[in-house]
Amino acid sequence: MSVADRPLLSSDAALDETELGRRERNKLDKRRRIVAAATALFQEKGFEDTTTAEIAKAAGIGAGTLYLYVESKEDLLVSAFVNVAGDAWREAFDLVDSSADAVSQIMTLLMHVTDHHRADRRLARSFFKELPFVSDSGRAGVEEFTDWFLSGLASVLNAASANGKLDADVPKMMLAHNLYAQWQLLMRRLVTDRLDYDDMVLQLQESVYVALWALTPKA
Amino acid sequence: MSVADRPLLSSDAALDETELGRRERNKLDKRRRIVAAATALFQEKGFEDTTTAEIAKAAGIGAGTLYLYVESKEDLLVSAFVNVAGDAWREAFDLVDSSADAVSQIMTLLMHVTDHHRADRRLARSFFKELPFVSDSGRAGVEEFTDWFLSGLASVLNAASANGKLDADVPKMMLAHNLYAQWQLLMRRLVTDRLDYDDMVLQLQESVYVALWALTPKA
Amino acid sequence: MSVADRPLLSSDAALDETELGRRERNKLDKRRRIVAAATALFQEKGFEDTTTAEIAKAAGIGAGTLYLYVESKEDLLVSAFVNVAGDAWREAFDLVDSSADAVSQIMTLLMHVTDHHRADRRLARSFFKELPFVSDSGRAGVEEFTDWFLSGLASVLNAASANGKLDADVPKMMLAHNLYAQWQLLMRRLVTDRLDYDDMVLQLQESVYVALWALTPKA
Amino acid sequence: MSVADRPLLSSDAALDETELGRRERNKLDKRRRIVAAATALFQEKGFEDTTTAEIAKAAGIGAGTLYLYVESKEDLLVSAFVNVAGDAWREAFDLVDSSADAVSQIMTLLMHVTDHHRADRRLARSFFKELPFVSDSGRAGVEEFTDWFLSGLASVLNAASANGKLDADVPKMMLAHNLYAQWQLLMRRLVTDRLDYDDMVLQLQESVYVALWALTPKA
DNA sequence: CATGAATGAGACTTCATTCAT
DNA sequence: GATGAATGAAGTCTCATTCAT
Repeated sequence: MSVADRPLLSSDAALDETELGRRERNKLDKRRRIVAAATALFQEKGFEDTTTAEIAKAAGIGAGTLYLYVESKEDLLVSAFVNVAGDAWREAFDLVDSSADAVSQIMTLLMHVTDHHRADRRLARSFFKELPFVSDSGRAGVEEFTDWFLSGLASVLNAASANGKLDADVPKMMLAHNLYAQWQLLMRRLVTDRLDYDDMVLQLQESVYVALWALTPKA
Repeated sequence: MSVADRPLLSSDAALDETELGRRERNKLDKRRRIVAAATALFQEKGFEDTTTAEIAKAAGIGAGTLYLYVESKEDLLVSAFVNVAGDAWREAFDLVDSSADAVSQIMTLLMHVTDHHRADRRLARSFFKELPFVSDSGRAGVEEFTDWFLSGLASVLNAASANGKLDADVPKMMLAHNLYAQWQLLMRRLVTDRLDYDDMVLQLQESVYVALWALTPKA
Repeated sequence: MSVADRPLLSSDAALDETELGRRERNKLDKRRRIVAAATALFQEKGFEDTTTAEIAKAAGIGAGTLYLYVESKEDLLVSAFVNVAGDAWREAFDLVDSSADAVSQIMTLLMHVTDHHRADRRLARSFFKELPFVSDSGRAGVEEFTDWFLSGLASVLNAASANGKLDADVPKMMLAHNLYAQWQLLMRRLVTDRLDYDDMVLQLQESVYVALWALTPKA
Repeated sequence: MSVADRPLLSSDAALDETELGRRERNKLDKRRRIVAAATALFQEKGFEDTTTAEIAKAAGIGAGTLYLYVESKEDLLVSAFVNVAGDAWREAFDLVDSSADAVSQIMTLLMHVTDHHRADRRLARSFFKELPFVSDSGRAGVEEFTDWFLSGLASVLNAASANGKLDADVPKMMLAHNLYAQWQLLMRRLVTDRLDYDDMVLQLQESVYVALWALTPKA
């Protein structure tokens, strides 16, 4: 099973719906509708400027009904993130060319996600600002998602290692963590306009290079 | 000039006071009193739970007067940060033993700052949550400070390189950036209780090791 | 028939169950279960902080089912009151020593109920705050109960009168009403922490004394 | 100094305004305007159905400005009460004919206040429902007021006693408390429609009579 | 320089009750 | 009889910042 084929998140996707009764399906459909409505509104107006009342109306339900399906507004941001960023990362993992060198593979990955977020600056900003500090209800979702794509990143690194593109001994999960941290710091600068896109690319390039070159077997 | 002796920040310290008239000194003193009051209150009650009115009262001035010395409440957080984190980093730079291996040197640095922040969880949380997203008035201060300690970090790395503890060719500034990103990600987990202190230490240890071991010349 | 043996309330107790079919008994049992669950929760968390959903769950029924047995949440408070306060008053009536002087008899009564309520401050507070203003569905229950214990109080006064402990001509029902009013005002102060228990006792003592001494035949 | 001439409450009335500077007068005027606006709205729409925003608008100030002069919405109810009920009680004290018998004097007093409240059923209901349970900010005001009119009531009783209309030995303050409690209980029934006005009068009459007749020296 | 009164937007979530199934 | 999903109203107070004095 390739990296991108692994199920993303048990709670929001890949449910075996044939096993569910009609009630459960309806319930799930409704949650999906709500999250979809929320995501659209967050993209349009930003997280803070979107009210839960608007989301409910857009989802065609009452204001209170929303809270039968959602714990809090933050919860909706987490779900939006899991969907949006999930798509981006899954696509990114599919793009990886395992015959390329490690730096290229990682750059392909990170730049794809970067571009995805760049198309949704507003939402991306909310993600980077709010998600690290969500309260308990949403935290699990964020962590599950983070673990998922960090594992994916580690898988890419493992594959690269197997292909002789990367040192065999380096702990791949921790290396993935480091690369993610580096990328995240630059992303935060990007979405807060402290860095323009081109500089971001250059810096990310160098940052990844610095992290990997000494770990890359020389021909 | 050693790393720690370099001037910290032009705006809040190391002003050439002989050049200043009495008026400017008074103005500066008052700002310092305000920042001191704000810092104390932020530590006590957190950034969000402290009102500018309280700060003004604690500083012995009127609510409006505050804004003659300060651009915004965020501004005060930035100044508090520059003071508090500045102390931590300066001390940390002094602790570095240039005869140790690179990993140890970096760990000494980062752990000292970590411990400093750990003593002020509340304030540290505000730093990590708010500072990356401060609006224009405070942004410059944060960036200046970040540049300062990143330069310090790079200096440590350069010295290590000069001592044969670190590969000579690696771009030190970017390596410093990477290490900082790695540390920051773990710090954010620490101050949001997603990581306990002991695990943080272990993970930071491995994270730094992964970043540096391949760059460390073998005996 | 002594005061305490008189039936309490037709609606919640003393039903001639031999006349009831199984269905009615079941219905009544279920209502009792619901009221018991509600009472326990009200004691634990207070009336306002208890939701009807919690009560339903605690009673082992669905949220909607509750309303087949109960008119409203207030209704449950009334029933809880009738049970809890009913016990207190019945016990109190049993404690009365008809050979004592009138003031002592009344004090015995009122203090017993006071102590009962004191053990359940939270619930008592809800009683005194909400019950005088319940809407129609619960009102009848409250009034029936009030009439019941006022009659009991009047009976005690009548007995005292018969024993020469109290003036024969005073309208006993109205005197009961007055004593109740006096006690209630002090109780409201007690449960809102405007009066501590010891002061309450002293004031009630004097209040009752003032109401009765001129009506007490001198030896 | 007669009962009715004593200053009502230091905080809301009878301030020696010649001693106040313009700023203080303005501040006080504004509070008065706010309380007046609130009182009018409470009378019109009831306490609960009046929003603080409406009050602010009616007073010609911003929503937040309200809270520079008032601690809470409850606070406004307390002030409205002190004004409205204060007027009623002061007038009532003036109506007392000290040559009448004690029962008549008390009835004159209580009926005057009763009638006053009856003209403002809605507001009176809020008074009786909310005031006994106001939180700390308003509590002091209510207690100060209660003490004031209880003292007035006691003064009336003392005067009656001096005029030979009432037993000399009975503790007047406690008797006042008892009479107030009796009246209050009936008032609560009146404003909750459990008692119509005529019955209220009759019951109050008997209630007062029961409380006083044995204390009234026989000719 | 200093003041402090004035502003006003802002929005989440809860929960008793109903009624279609 | 039993269920539980759906409803939707409701509304206080805070506080950073400004600006007339």
